[in-house]
Amino acid sequence: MTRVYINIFIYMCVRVCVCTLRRGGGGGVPSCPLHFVPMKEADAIKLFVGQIPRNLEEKDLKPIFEQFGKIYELTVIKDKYTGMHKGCAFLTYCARESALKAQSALHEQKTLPGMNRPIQVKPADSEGRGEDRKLFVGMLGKQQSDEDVRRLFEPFGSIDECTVLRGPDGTSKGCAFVKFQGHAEAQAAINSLHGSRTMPGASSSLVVKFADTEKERGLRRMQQVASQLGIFSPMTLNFPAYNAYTQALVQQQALVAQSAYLSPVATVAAVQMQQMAALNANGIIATPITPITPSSGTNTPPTIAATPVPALPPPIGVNGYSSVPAPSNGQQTETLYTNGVHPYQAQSPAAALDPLQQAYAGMQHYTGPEGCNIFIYHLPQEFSDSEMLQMFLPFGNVISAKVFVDRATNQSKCFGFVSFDNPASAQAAIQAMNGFQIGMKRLKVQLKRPKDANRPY
DNA sequence: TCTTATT
Repeated sequence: MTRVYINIFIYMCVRVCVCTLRRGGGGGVPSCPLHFVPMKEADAIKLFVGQIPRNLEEKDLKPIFEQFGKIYELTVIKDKYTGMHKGCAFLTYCARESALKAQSALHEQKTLPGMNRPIQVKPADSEGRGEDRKLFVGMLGKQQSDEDVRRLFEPFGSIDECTVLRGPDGTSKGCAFVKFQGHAEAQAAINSLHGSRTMPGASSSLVVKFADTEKERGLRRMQQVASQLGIFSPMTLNFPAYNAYTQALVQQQALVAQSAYLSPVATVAAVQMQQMAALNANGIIATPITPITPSSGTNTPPTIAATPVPALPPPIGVNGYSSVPAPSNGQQTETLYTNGVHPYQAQSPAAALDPLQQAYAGMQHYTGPEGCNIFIYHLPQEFSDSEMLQMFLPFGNVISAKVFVDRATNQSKCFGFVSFDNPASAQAAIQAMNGFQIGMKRLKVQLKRPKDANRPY
């Protein structure tokens, strides 16, 4: 009996040991003395590691960092909902000294294969104070280098980081980030430098202010997504129907993570809009949402008509649409966060779609079973199939989205039809979108009349 | 004129 207990005890010790070491990045620790559990020093530093190729996991990264000391924990950062590798990681060494060594040896010092920028190794945001010591500097001359900027700010205190922002071609964007060691130093720089002079080639005087907070940056990105989706106008956000739409997006987002049917773009958009809703509710949104003009401005016009349409979906089964294939979107997922913009998004609203959905949208109006088709009236004049499709994607699998167009003028008639693969999605869409305000109009969204319905006249 | 990411 006693022997049994001893065995259990030993077994549990082994389990504890294994689990603890796993924190070091998915196992791979060769020896595991029973009594040894990795500990970190009380003053250990958690490091943020950036510019990691997305195909590298903990086990691949471990060798790079192990040379500076024993690793306590190494975690690749992944998206909460999609599990997608975010191209960065957290790294904690057992010893503070190892972290300092790794930072000075690696930070900005080498570039991992496939990356355009050097690896980043620095204390994680959670370690230090917030961003109250980081300045945004605008209206710099295009010729000014990191060093020029540093010289300008040096008199006000010790500078941790100083970077001129550059485009892909290396030309300066005329602005920079300068991080001081303390808030007071940063404030002093603002007081002395903001508006104090005009740099050669700049259109107005020097701007020196605290950089956007994390929240402000998130907002900026969400506004971009919202405008790329082409469904928001400045008025929309203040209208109650917005909440209904957001609600649907939030619900959808949970499904989306598993269904793999919607495009990654839709997934991300749903998540971001949830966050936007939260910010909105907290009264954080101060700047107006950028007005959108889908299919116009600098965007390439929708390209659906020009897109080769792959084979039609399988024939309709007795219960409606059967076995619609899931899109293969692995590659898109990998590149989704590149520059924060999906490559499709960067081109045009229409191109933001999953290829399968593009194909569907390019098809002839494809009517689903009764109860699955909705009629939409009072669409904005500039909405085409793709904008309407994007608007209804959050409610389910869209089989078809067709805006009716005047043959003579090629202008939208401001109404269209969307078909889902099930009646519940259609109902959800009606629920959320009927009365939804876009610009000065409100959508009318209802079930499509069955084809054989009797009309009184 | 607000980066390339911060569980």
